[in-house]
Amino acid sequence: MSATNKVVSLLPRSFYEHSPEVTAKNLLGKVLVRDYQGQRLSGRIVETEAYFGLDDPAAHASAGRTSRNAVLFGLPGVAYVYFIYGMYYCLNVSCEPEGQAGCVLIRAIEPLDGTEIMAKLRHLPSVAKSRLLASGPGRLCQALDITRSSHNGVDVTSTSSDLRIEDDGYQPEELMVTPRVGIRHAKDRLARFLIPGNPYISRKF
DNA sequence: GGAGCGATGTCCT
DNA sequence: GGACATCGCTCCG
Repeated sequence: MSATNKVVSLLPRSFYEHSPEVTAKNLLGKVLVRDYQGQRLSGRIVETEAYFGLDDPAAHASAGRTSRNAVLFGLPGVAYVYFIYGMYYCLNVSCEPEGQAGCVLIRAIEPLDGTEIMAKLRHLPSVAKSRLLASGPGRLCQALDITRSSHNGVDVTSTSSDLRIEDDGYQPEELMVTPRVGIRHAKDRLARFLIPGNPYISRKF
């Protein structure tokens, strides 16, 4: 009976029914969980980006619905995973009500559970340089073995999914907003959110 | 420690 | 055929 027991809960679908900006902010500090071969891999979300719909030229949904981006137009709280630069994957979570195409890109996590396995999946010699484990959208997908074929369309609000997002009660003291990283269009839009000072964000600002 | 650049597959025009 | 929400390696200081 410890008074320090944390109450951990799965975030419900209603958490994702808001705008990409609100959802991206609210996801900071939450815990991304991956069940991998009976092991729990997890990390705290420390950096996100908001992507919008038809009015956002940087978004995959900007040209309308295609087979690739169909998940974005569906239920909120569903993983959208795409393949980029011939070798990496990026993980997003759809938000806004069904029919609207907003999403949040998860750009970096602070590793919590299963760091040895993450290092193996990342082909790193050890967990020593922990910032290399999952600080960056391509890295975190590799560290958690997330691919388009295995996780695009997975419901992250379901207890039966092997990819979920939990709330362990942690609240970041401070948030920061900056322009998004690595895009050509709409470079000035302030839609990248991070926990300032956290060493696991993908780049400085 | 930072700028430059090549690797590499899928999607859309 | 070109773009691409990246990463890690070189080369230079």
